[in-house]
Amino acid sequence: MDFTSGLNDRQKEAVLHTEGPLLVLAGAGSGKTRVLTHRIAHLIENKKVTPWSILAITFTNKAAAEMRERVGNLVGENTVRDMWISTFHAMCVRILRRNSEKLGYGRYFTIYDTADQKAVIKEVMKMLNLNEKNYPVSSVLGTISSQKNQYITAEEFSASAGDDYKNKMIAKIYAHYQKKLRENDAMDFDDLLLNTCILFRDHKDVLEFYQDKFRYILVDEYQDTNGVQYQLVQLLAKKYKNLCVVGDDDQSIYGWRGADISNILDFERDFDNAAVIRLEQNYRSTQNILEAANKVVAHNQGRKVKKLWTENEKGERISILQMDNEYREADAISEIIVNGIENGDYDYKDYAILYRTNAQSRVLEEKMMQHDIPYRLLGGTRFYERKEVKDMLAYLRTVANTKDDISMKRIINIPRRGIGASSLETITRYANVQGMDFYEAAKLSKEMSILGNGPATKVLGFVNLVEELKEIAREDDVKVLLENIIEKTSYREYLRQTEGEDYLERIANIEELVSKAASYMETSEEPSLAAFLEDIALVADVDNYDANSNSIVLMTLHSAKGLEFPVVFIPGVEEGLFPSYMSMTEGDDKVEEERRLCYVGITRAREKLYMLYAQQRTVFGRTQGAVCSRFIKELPIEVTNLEALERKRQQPSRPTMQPISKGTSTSGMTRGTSGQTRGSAADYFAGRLSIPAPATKTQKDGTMRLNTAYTNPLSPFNRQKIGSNKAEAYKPNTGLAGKKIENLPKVEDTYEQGDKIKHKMFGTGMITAVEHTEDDVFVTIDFDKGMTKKLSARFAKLQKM
DNA sequence: TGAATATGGTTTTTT
DNA sequence: ACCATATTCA
Repeated sequence: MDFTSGLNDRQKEAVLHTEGPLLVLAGAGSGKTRVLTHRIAHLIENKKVTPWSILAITFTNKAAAEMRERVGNLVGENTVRDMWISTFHAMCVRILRRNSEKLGYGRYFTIYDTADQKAVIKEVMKMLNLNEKNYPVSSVLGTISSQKNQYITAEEFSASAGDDYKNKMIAKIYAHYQKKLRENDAMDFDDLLLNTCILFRDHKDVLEFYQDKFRYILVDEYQDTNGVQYQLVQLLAKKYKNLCVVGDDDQSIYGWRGADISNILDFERDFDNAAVIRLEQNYRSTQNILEAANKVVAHNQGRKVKKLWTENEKGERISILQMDNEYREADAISEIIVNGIENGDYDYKDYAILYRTNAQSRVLEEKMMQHDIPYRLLGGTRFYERKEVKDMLAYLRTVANTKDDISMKRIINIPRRGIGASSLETITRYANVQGMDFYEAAKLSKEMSILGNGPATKVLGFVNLVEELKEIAREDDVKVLLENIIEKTSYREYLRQTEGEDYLERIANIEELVSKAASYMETSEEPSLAAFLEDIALVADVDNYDANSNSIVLMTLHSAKGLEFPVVFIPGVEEGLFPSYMSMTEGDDKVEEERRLCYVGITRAREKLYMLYAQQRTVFGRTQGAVCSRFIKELPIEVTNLEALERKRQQPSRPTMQPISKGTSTSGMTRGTSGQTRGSAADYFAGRLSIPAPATKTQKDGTMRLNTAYTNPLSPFNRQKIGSNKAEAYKPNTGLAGKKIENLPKVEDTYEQGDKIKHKMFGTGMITAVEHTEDDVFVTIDFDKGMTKKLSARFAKLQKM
């Protein structure tokens, strides 16, 4: 059978080149999934490769499911069933479940998520008497994780730390952390990969088994593999070298998670006879969109130079919209969507809003609701991270594995059973001294008089509950077990008492968990409690994205990788937000990763792309000025809506210009008068690195007007701001104007020139100018520390002295 | 032990 | 602004 019809020459080559190492450099939208699926079909049908000797690794479970379906369509469902198509993590769990005892773990080891990891770190730090101020849990965890991702053990890390005291201590925490996980019969995400590597290293027979099994290996999104994943691939492919990796260095966006872009850049070095095929024809986007993406990413150094091209039409221009604040930004998006629907141009499901941070979703969500736009939100507080769901899962994990004391300690006093912190500590100490599990010690709390009579009785009550539940788990399925947990603990009642008005929503959440358990029982081939917990631990939000439901979708740019939409909005394209402040202070390579993220975002769009930025944004509850991102300035003006605007500006009748106070085309965060170009995180969050925002247009009735974009960030004049706004990049129609912005603080004090004031961050100063607008006062202050600032009295929380 | 209050960190992205 | 933790008080 011919699986190459309808493919271009390069694609055909990639499908047919089955033996030996192959690197496919697949640009965005170049049809790589098609190549991968057809290649697998070709292997099976024409090369007579048995399905069980094929391993295909994808980045998400959803991508795996999709690939499975598409291959199934080509070769039949029965055939595809024997293939391993999964994520690295799922693959490793599958291998470890059969071999974990060789490593000293139980068969039903628990998988710890980030919250569990933090709980372990905290316990360890408490034991070592380290304080969280000097060793913030999340950064300790980050360091440990990054070591693990590079295949560096605690001892090695300690050795490499040299005189670095802090790293020495972190290495110590790392060692204890691993010990603790082992005692709890638990692995974190990194361990799943790491332990599989160790298994292969120490048990050659196991490695050989899998090497022989997987004669043909395919790895998608190779640019996002980390050190350990790289090791795994090398080990598995070493024997037969039939390895096909597919990736795009321009789409490497997981460096912060340990992904190493050099894995793809060095592939040819790793395999000296590697074939390289480039897929550069894009079938997804318009010329304009592609041109924008190409130009932006061309600002990066150290990439394999390539240029995507397309036969698609030029398409519409990219719209750059400047709005007053995040509310206006969300309004503009809503309005464009509503118009598109009313005109019959698009369906809801054609729209996606892709943002840099989850925190941006709240306002967007609010506005979608307000405008009656059906939406789905991916990410944010995930379902499985909700407190009530985590409680239920902790019960399940406790039942599955009583060594998991992190889970047990979470629920031992939920609902309240009168078991307090001191009782827990006493039991823990006893357990440590005796070298037994927490649970074993708890069982003995009465007979060994570990606790007083009262507390011991309560602890035994909990032990009995766990034993009862274990009995149920032996005889019944997960759903029944879960229902029993809810009943026996009166968990609904507990929620009603402890939660506020939204307790019904929380009850609904645990009920959803029950129905997830029910559907798991129906669909799973070999259902078990451990497998259910494993499923839950490894799903990503994007796995639940359903492209068929007719609603717009909101998600982070990271989650959007691999997806495409007719219309894409990217809000918040501002310095400090995108690129993120963190990346800006950490160096050029970090900013390059942000730029790649921008490239990913742009290339998600098929027909229409909107990039928005606001002049004011509330960060950490503090409103501050924002400036247009460098990424917008890197766009070629001729593919955007701003070209017309620019022509208009250059006509002689243009309004007078005033220099805006600060900001340069690259950083926009010059610091006061101190002359520093880079500030600290504290500076940033204190608003010290921001540009005082212009007053929002406010009308007589105290409401705010929806301002339109009127400056052209791509203009050579872009360091200056026009005094009045005539040009129109985006013209709102009625309906939204006059809408009151909620939650704005009031100005209670009156300010006059010469007043002495105090600002929380800047210290004391004197007012040199006062400007009144309809519902706010802008005061210019000479601070005693030497800087001059223009601040909104409404937001600045000034104190008169 | 638990409720009420104060404090402080958080927001970059996720398997 | 929000949430989680720490501290204080009953």
